[in-house]
Amino acid sequence: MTPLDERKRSILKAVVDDYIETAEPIGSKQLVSRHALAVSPATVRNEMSDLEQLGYLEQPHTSAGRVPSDKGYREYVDSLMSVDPLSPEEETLIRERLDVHFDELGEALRSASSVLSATTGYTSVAMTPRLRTSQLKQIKMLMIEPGRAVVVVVLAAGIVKDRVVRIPELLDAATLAKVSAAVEEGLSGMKLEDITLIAVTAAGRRAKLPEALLNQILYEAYISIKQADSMSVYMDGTNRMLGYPEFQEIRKARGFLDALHEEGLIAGYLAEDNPDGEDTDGHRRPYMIRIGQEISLGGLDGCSFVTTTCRDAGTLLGSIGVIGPKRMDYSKVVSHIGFVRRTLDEGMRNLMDGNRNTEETR
Amino acid sequence: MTPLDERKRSILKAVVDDYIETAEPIGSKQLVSRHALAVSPATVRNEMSDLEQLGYLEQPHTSAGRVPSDKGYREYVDSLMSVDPLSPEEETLIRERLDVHFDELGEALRSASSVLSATTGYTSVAMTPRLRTSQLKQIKMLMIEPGRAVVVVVLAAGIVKDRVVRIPELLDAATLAKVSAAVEEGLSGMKLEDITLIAVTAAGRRAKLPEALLNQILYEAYISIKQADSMSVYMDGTNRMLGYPEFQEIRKARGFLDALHEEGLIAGYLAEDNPDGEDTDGHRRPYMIRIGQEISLGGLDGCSFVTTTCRDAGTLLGSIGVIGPKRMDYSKVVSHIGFVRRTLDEGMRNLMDGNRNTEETR
DNA sequence: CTTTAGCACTCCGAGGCATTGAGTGCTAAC
DNA sequence: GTTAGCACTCAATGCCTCGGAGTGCTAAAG
Repeated sequence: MTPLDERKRSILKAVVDDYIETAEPIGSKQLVSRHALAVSPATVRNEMSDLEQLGYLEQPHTSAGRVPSDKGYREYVDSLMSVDPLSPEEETLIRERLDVHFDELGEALRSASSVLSATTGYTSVAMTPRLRTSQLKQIKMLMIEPGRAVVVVVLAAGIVKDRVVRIPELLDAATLAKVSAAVEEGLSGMKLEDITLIAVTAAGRRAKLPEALLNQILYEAYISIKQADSMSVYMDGTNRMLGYPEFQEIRKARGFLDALHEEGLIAGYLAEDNPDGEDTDGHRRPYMIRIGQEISLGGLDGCSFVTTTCRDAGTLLGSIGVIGPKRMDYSKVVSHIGFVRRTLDEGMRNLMDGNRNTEETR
Repeated sequence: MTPLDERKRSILKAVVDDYIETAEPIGSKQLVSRHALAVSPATVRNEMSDLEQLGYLEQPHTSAGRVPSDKGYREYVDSLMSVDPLSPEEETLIRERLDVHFDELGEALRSASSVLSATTGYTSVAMTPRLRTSQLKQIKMLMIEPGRAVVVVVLAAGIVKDRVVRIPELLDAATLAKVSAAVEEGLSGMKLEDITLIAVTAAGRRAKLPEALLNQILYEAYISIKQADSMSVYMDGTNRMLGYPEFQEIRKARGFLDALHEEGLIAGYLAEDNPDGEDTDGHRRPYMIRIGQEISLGGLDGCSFVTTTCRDAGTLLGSIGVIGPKRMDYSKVVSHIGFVRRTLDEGMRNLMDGNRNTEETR
């Protein structure tokens, strides 16, 4: 476990860089000429052979070039690659396409995902967080017609969800409003995770209605509140992936797309993003990178997954990520996802601040 | 343009049937043996040659079997295929998976799409209609926090849409409620297409507030109403298609998937479904089939598209469709889509009836 | 006049084979 | 420690052959 010497490091970096670009196994001769190295192919061969021994490179078959192993990529992203900041043009381009939809969390994340996918050329995902610890701010039940109502739940985080429900036919609008007000008064300010059916019932009972009528409404209110806690996943650029050589075989492509649509899989990975930006191997940075085997499941095994989270003063507001072939341009992805995250953070901070003070950051 | 004689018809049907099953060009000898025909291969060859002359079949190359042309498929769906009703088991299966979500139009259509895709094995789409002629029933503006509000729009068709908007910071909840009530009172009952910004402003002015404050709110209200008229498209089973031989080449697969995601393309086709079930060639049935060239655009040219619409007493409530290779099992698709449509219609009728009478069709 | 058997012809696709080229590991010289 | 030289490996490519499934045509049979 001695660290790699400088020359091995630079050769490994060169191999990964080239492989990222060409997707072809890299040979010693080619490497020397492309990078104008000061050593001969034979030397490079020896070094590459060492790197293979150490587990950083692999050979598809004897007498082919070398390809980075998962460990090789890991070393690359952890200590070899250079992450350049975006150019001002790129920054303004992204900002323009992003700051349209800052009024609603879901919209903001959706467009973040779309921008990320477009600018990196890979598949991108975004997810609203679970909001267990967020406070309920308002709950309104509006009559649509006899027997049906819409329940609107507003959370402190500024999230709004609605849901159409059945209610007893003989309930009129005024009564419903009274129940709605009672529930809101009783629950407003509570954390979602603390709201139980009992709490809802207790709050609603103040409206002084026959139990029979009440129960159904309160139950629906309860469900609506619980449902506001559900997360949504957005995805973009899924079929951009079909353009990359690693997905030329339809089987691979199918496996990848199926995995993406698999219920909860992506959400699971996004949710696991460590709050402290602690990486699997103990490194510490504002994003998390999973490579190949590290996302072991199903069709994603030829892929890597870069994720990060948006926060406002500690509370999680959303997760975004980019999925690409293991051979993705990590440097580009990291800089782009970082910038999108910061822009999003900023936009949301303004949004959230809007609550307390009037007109400031503008 | 003389109609095909009986033998030609049955041979054409046999060819299409076989090709649907095998995806391989059909030869004369094979056809005879598989269908135990009473004539010799040579006769079949002559007939097939005629059918090719007439444009119903084509040859990928000399000395290969025949493949149906678009015209051949057209004849097949128009007058050759037999559509068998679903078995009771299939019916109950579909019913079970369908009738969970009848409270909300979007949910119903989404699950219809999912069921259709699962049972047919092809890609399925569904779309909520444009609602220009639907009446506005309610519009409520609820304060979330200073500077932000949620607008909830309820249409007579039972559709609910919400939207988060910015409002002037110094507006308080009570005032907003007043404006909201004024707007609702002024516009309720109007058709969406008749609601103009002028109408909204006129309605809102009754709230007697300073113009400056009012204008922004009313504009947002107007936008929210207009937006309620937007349609949503649901899709399911898109990558099921990658399993079929016609999409083994990644280029085709990519083309197909890109076409599906192309903004408005599918929506356009779904919207074109003729209200009277009048088919392109004047036939009359409760569904519409487009074959190959008939959906000329982009990546869909190897595909067929079967669509139908759900209605309640004449008003359009949604469109559903199945997209598959031209070589799809039309009979199966037609029977499935028909049953789903009827089930959906029924569910919605109950939903709509819920408005007027109390508890009946159950 | 229709059907069919027979036959020559076409063409795709699979398998075999040699060739090429990029790459490797090893050894010996620098 | 580095590098030139060399023998070796292996995938990819092109070429050839061959078999099979299919066709169209012609002539005989029904």
